[in-house]
Amino acid sequence: MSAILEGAAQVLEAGGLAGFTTNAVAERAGVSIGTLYQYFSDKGALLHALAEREVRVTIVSVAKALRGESAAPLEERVRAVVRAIVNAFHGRLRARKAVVQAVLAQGMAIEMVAPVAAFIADAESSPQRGIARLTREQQFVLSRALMGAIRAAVIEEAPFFKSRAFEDELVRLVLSYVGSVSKPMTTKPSL
Amino acid sequence: MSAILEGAAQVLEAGGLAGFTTNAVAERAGVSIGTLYQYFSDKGALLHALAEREVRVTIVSVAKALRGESAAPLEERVRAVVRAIVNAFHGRLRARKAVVQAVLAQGMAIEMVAPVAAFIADAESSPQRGIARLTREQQFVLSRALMGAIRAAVIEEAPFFKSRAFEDELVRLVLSYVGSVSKPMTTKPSL
Amino acid sequence: MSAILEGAAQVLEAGGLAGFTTNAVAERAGVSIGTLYQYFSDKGALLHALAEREVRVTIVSVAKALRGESAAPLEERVRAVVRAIVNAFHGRLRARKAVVQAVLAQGMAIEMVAPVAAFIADAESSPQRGIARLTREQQFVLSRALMGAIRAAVIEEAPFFKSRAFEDELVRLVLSYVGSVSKPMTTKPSL
Amino acid sequence: MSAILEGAAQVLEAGGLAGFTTNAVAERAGVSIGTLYQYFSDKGALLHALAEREVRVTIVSVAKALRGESAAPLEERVRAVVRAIVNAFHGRLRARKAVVQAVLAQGMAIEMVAPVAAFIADAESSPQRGIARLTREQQFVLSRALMGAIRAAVIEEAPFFKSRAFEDELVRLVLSYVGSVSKPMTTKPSL
DNA sequence: GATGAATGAGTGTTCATTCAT
DNA sequence: GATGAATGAACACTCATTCAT
Repeated sequence: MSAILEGAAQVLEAGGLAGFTTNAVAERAGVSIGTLYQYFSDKGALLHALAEREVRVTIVSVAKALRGESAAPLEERVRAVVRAIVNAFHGRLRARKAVVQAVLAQGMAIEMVAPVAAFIADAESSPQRGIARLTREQQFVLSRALMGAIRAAVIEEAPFFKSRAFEDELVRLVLSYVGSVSKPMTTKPSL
Repeated sequence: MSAILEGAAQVLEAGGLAGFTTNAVAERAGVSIGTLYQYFSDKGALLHALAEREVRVTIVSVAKALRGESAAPLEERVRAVVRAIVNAFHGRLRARKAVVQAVLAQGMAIEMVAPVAAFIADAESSPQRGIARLTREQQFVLSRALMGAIRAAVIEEAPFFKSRAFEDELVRLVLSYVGSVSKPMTTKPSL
Repeated sequence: MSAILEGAAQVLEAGGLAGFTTNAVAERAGVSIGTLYQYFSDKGALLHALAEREVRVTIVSVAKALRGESAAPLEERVRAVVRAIVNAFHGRLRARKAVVQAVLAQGMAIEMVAPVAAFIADAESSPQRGIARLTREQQFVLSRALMGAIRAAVIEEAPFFKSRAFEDELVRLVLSYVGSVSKPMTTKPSL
Repeated sequence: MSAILEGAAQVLEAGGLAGFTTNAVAERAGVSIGTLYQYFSDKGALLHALAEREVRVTIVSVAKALRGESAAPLEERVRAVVRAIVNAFHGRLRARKAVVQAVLAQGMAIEMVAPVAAFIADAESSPQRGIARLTREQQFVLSRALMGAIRAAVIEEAPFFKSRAFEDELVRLVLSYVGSVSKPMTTKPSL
């Protein structure tokens, strides 16, 4: 089963969504097409499982990063999270890209992106440390903005993806937004 | 030719990416499949042209919004831009969603999203008004973060998509980030 | 289209229902599989059309037989009908058998058999000539009994299928039943 | 083994021929697919055995009906037989229908229908009671006509299947035919 | 330039059957 | 004798694309 998932990841890595056929996956995984269908009811189910696996990796590494910095100041913690996400996307760039695209091409975007986003948003808005709890809209905007910037860098294959400058700006994005929420804006956004 | 594009948009709106077949587009457009291929070498070319058309709409409406507020304070101008983009996505939600997904499913993401993003980033960082010019990374992060949040709202069909609260947060995202760039951060982001 | 139907008949003739695949039919008909699907939405539709064609042949020949004997005494007319049906099944025995089985294997038995049966029952119960109109149940029993006997002879490949003796008994079956309806039974069937 | 047959009957009842897969039967029967193949060499063998079982039920109930009425007048005995057959088909209608279709879809029609038919024909033509022995063709026509009418009622799901009127007509079919054999026809059928 | 019938490679999926445990 | 994971040939069906008219 994990052999099939691994095969799926490799096929995705090699040929993108276009080459992602159940037969190709089975062959790459070294199992018969029948076996593949004994474990995954559907091509969609396979894609779903693959995405879930990738998402889990990200969540786990973010959680680990946070655990290691639980006592650090806000900026340190944000940076740890940002770095964890960026690194999670680092490893198999093409496969990641394909999974992201595949997930989006289906209707499963919500369920897949949501966990990571929720995790981040939640972690950021912990009431401790004087940060105001974020509203639903704020959680949404913050998490999707951060993920959107990273996702774009992956898909557009930005040359500065692993640069410090890029990481800095992601951190700035989060910090400035969170900071703006706790303090009233110069001009009130919703007059 | 524009009849074909309009047909394509309608098919996309009606059946999503799955129902988007060249035959369906030709039928909806009221031309033969042969004629379609006389104007578009490829299914991909059709999709590309469709995406280009949609992007152009967005750019135009953003430009118009800026022109109308050229003398207004920063916040007003940002809000105008945000509102223009959100509205551009508003009209044919399903079609938009499909175009976004389709564009991503291909490798054409960069060329398509880039123009809008560049436009926004550029408009924001105009040296007038005391705002520091944004670095390449800052332009990237800001534009992709904003687009990412809006795109996510479209794809996830967020219920608050057209709400004032959501708009406010998008505005806050941009303003707080831009503000943070001009003033030094509490803790320097790039030590 | 008729080439495809002819191919379908030949495939059915050659390999029975088991060998009746859409690909085999297309190949035998000398068209591509795509073309087949341009004319028949479904494997079932193809089978249905084939059955319809065969049924039409039977109906036409029965009608012709009746027209030729419209002034003859009852027995002559019954014999003409019986002979027409038997002959209709005679031509391509195996194909017929296969069609019959195929039709039965699907749920389309009713629509297919019904026309022939109705035609026979109707012809038999014409009020002229002193024959009482048959009730719904009587029409059903008479037509299905006759068809059942013929069908069985086809499927079981009865050696006497084209014999005069067999024809005689089919005629007897119809005449004795029709005769029994007009005269009260010795012992009343439904006391 | 009988558990498997029972499972097979249930699967057939539930899903018709389409859902009749060896795996489904094994599961329903509560045995592994391997065990099923230890008892039945083939899917065909399973179907064959199932049909045989169903046929046996019919034969047994017909025999029982005849035994109980051995001294009764002809009509009573015919009615008893007809009722026995109709009732045999009554119980598990869908399963019956499927078995009938399945059996026909294979080439096993003869062996399966023959026993019942032979039994009936034989019972009817017993020389006792002044009924002339039926010829081979007459046995064939009478038994297949009766079975054909009942079979059609099952497959076409005739609403009057369990009605007295239908039973009456079946009885009439048999009696009028048998009566016609002993007495010369008005016009000789085989001139 | 327009047409649309024809194409056929390719896809997802099923299911009877095997055999090592 | 029982198991059930694995097999893979086979199938129905789709759809981008071509080209003779």
